[in-house]
This record gives sequence, structure tokens and C-alpha cells, in this order.
Amino acid sequence: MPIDITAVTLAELRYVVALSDQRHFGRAAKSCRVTQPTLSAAIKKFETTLRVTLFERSSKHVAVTPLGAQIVEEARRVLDATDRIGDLAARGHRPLSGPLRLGVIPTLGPYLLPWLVPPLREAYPDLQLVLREVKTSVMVEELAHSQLDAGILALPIPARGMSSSPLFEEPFLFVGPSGHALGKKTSVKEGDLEGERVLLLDEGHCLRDQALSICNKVGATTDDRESDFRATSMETLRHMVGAGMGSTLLPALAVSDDEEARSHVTVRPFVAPQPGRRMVLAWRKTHPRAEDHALLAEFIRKHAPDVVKSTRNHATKK
Amino acid sequence: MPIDITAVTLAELRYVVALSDQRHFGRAAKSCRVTQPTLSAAIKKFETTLRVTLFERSSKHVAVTPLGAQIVEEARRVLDATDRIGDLAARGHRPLSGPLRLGVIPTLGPYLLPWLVPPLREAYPDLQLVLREVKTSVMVEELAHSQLDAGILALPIPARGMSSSPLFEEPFLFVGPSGHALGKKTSVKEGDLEGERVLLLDEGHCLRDQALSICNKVGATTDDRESDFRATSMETLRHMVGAGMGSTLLPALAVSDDEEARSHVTVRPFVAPQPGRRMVLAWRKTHPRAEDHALLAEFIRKHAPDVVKSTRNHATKK
DNA sequence: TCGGAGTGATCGAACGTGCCTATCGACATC
DNA sequence: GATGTCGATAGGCACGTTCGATCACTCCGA
Repeated sequence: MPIDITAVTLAELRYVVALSDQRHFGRAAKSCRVTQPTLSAAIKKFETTLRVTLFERSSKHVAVTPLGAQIVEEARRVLDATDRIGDLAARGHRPLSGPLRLGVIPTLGPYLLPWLVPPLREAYPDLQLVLREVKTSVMVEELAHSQLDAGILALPIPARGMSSSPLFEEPFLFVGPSGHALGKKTSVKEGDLEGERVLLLDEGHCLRDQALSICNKVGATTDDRESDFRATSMETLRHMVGAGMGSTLLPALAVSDDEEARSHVTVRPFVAPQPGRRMVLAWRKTHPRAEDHALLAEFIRKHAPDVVKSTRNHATKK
Repeated sequence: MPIDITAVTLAELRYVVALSDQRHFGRAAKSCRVTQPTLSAAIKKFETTLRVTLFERSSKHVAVTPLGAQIVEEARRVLDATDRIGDLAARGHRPLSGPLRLGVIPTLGPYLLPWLVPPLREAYPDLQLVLREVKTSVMVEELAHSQLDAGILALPIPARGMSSSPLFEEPFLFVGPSGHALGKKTSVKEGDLEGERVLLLDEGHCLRDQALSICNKVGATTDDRESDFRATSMETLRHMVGAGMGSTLLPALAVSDDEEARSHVTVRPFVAPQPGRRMVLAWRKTHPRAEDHALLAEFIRKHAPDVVKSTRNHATKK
């Protein structure tokens, strides 16, 4: 009959380790907060199920057999690991602690995270933040499949079963080549885009869809079919504009103060009604730690740079 | 209320790991040989006692939370360690396997072990032999205090509560300086030692006591009080004899075939009644693996070199 | 030689709990 | 709307862990 390790209890392992430490049934029992008969019985059962003798008892001394010593070592490992489980769990129900896999869209991540991460680490040192920069289309997939816990993206969320909390509104800025006609004005309005050739990002970026929708509304050209004119990143988009291939719309956070000097472009804000995008923190409705996400959203609203208007309304909506 | 890690069961950890692997309650339950309600309840209890959510259930998918993944990892460690306990135990009740701390007296060890250890390792590869070379006085201490499992020494055993199994009788040989008068005979008898100056080992060696007892019987000189004449090892004893400081008695195994050439000494065997010592394997009466020791004694009898006469009587006596 | 102190083993009772079968409710699919 | 799948729930049984009380043994001092 083979050994049935299933029948072993964690309590028994604790008793075995305690007895190995104390070499005395009474003291070992006391250190385990049980009575001596309990400990005796447990040790005996353990030895019986394993069919080995761990302890050599005499009326005066309790000695550990060599095999017993090896088993005690493993038992210690077992108990250590269980303790670590307890620690993980204890840490786990403090707010915003433990692992959190956060997705951020690439048109926002590089510009928001430098503002966000340092204070977040300071405020919640136990938070193990795993950041992934993924396009909206991928993000909703990963959110739905539990590969991400939450994500920062722009409305509308192209998926069902998601909860979200508003973060801020990020206005778009007009970016054209240096010397562009619109550069003569201090600000532009949406309608000014009529007839402009507006360069777009690659498929899958929400920024592309948002810009495209504005262009369609006001009658701007978008070269939609010519893939040569689709940039795979905003950096590429900048260079294409700087090279005079067209104009574009960039989210405010992505535009630095010395943008015009750095990229040889003209940057102008829009007058109201400002086009822009509404950023939210989103997560699966079924996610067990929704409170954490609400807390995180609140934190992001507080620490978003001034360029964007943090949303005051904290309500969570579908 | 703090988390009571005491309340978790190894079974629960198995279920948690299985569910993390299978992502399906039914299959996980089957892989654990329990019914699905059992597994559901166990997972729920585990999550309740730890007050964390390990699994995100929906009617179609079971997903592991990030914290859950960490806990599952630790749970795996726990189960691995328990499995190792099972392995240790399983190995443990095969004969002559696992750790065995064996003491050997220094006047025998270097000459017996080369004959003994190689076949022993081959016959019992799972035996983890830890050898210690200790004088008889120390050995009985360590045997009594469970620091050794068994020991090879000469009768009589200066301790109570020991069992032993006879191994072999090892005759003593007369060793004198080259050109010694007794060298003219092919063999000597005990009485020839009368008037000889016999050199002895240091205190604590049983060989000293045995030689001393013979010397006292036949009236040989032993310089008992002059510590300068006490050798701390048999090697020293050899050199002292070779230097003409006196004669000595050496156990047969310690004398090599080319002893006379190598050490410039004269070696002669005794005629019957041959003086010698009776070697035994000894262990605490209370030692839980006495069968192993009987087995080991039998093995030693079989593999002892021909110089000594293996005892045929296998009986264990006090 | 006797008794007291200290140790581990044993016994019977009671409570807790882990497991089972049977069933339900939610959801998806046809 | 019927069917099938999946996980949760309910009820009940049985085993095992625990405790208090007690026993058997050894050692040691009077």
C-alpha cells in the first residue's frame, strides 16, 4: 500500500516541526496552543500514515531520527510557503496593493505615465503595477479575457460588460507644417479643417477613429486608402507633418511646450467647441476588485497634468 | 480580524492549483477525484478564510486573478514540498535507505572502510552514509545521544542500553623493531611478551585498553605514566616501533602485506590462543531502525577482508 | 525502599468539517 | 423556447481532530 500523503494535515506538520524544535511533547504542545494528548496523537498519526519513525521517544529524551530531520526540513518549507500565502492574502485586501495589470493606449501612455507613476508608487508602495501599452482594440480583448485588470482608454469603449470611471477630457490640437496658413491665427475652429489633408494613425488606434470622425464631419481629406500615409506612431506622424505631407490632430498631452521648435511644425488650439477625447479607466464588470479601480481613477484625476480637464463627476457608468 | 492560515487545508490548496490549471470546476474536480460541489465549496471556503478572490467566475469562463496567480504559485510550492515528504517517507522504509550516521573507531576505519563502502554503495545506492571516525569513548556518547545511528567498535561496549551484532574477530599481531629477537620465530605466543616494553595508544582508544590488559596478564612493561610514549595514532606507533623505542600490538587489518619493508619493523602472528578483539556493530536499543542495522551487520560480515574471521553467529545480544 | 515529580501514551466523548448526492439558477446555443 | 453546460446551494452522513482525565513508566531524593 503506497503512502497517502493526502492524509497529512498542515496542523500535523506544525506539530512535527514544533516537536523537532522543542524536543519535548508538553512544550511543543503548548507552543502550538494544543494539549499534549492532541500533539501526541497527531505525531503518531503522522508517523503511521507515513510509516516511518520521526522521533525516538524515551521517558527522558525525545530525539529526531535522521530521516525525521529531513522530513522536518521539508515540513518547514511547507509551512513557510503557507505563511507566504497568508502574507499575500493579508497584503491583498489592503486597497491598491498586490499585482495590478494596467493597460494604457499608446497615444496617451508615454505622456501621462511620467505624471502618474511616481506619485502612485509613493502613495501605494505595495502596488505591483504591471503596465502594458496596447491599442484600444487589443486592450478590450485583454480586458475581457482577464489578461488585464484595468485599462486607460478613450470613450466609447468598443466592448460590452465593462465598467468605467471618467478620468479627464483631453483636447486635440491642430498641428500643421511650419508656415501653414492656419498658423496666422492664434486659434482655429473645427471648420477650418475643411479641405485640409489630415494624416492619420494606423488601424486599431482610437485616435485614428476620433480624428477620422471629425474630418468626415467638416470635410477634410484623409487619404484613407493610401496606407503609405498611415503612421504607426505619433512620432512618425510628427515627422510626416514636419515634412509637409499634411496636417494632423494631436492630443494635448502629446504636444510639448517646444513642439513648434522641435518638430518644425505649427501648433494651434481649437476654439470651443473644442474637439477632444474623453479618457476613462475601464475594467470588467465582474472584476473582483472594482473598488481598487475606483480608487485608482480618483487618483489619476487628481494627478493628471493641468493641460487636461479632470472630470469632476466620479460616477461609474456602463 | 487577522487571517487564520491555520484553517486552510492541503486539500484546498490542491483544489486551488487544479482549478488554476484546468480553469473549469468540473474538470478540476475530476482531476482531484472529488465531486464538483466539493471543489466549489472548498474554493469558496479558501477564498472566505483568506478574504480574497482567487478566481473570477462567469458562466463560461473561470479566470485567475493576479493575486490568485501569486497564491497559486505558493500553493504549488507547498504541494511540492509535501510530495517530497512523501518521497522521503517512501524511500525511508525501504531497507538501508536514507541517512545513516555510522561511527567507526579510528584503529579500524581506515583499514575496513575501503573494503566496505564501495560494495555498500553499490548494493544500497539510496543509503546516505555519513561516516564519522571517533574513539570508542566518544562513540558511545554519541550513540546514546542520538548523534550517531550505529557504530563499529570492539567489545566490550562501555555503555548500557545498546544492542549489537557481532561482525568478526580481528587478531592482534606482534610488531617489534627490525632485528628483534622474536623475529627469529615464525610465530609468537602471548607469554613471549613478558619483559617486553610495549608501546600503547593514547587514552580513549579501545586498542590501548586491550593491549594493556594483555600486557598486564603476561607481565610486559607499558610505560603507562610517561605520556611521551603514548602515540596518538597507529601511524605514530609504527614510527616509534621502527625507531626502536619498543614493540607493540597491531590489529591485523592495520598491517599491510609489505609492512616489514615499509616500516622497518618485524611482524609476527600469535599462535593460539590468539589475542585479538571482537568487533561488533552497536546501536541504541531504542533505535527505530534496528532491522537496518542487522542488515548492515550481515553485509559487513560478508564483505570483511579474509584476514579477519567473520562471526557466523548472527544473534543480537546485549 | 518508597513516594513524588515529570514524561509520554491511552481512552471516551463531543464537536467540527469535509465529502457526497440531489437539485437549483444562470447563461448560451440550437 | 427546449436543451445542455456550468457553477452554486442544500441536506445529511461519517470521519477525524480535539479535549479532559487518567494510566504507565522512569528518574531521583528521602
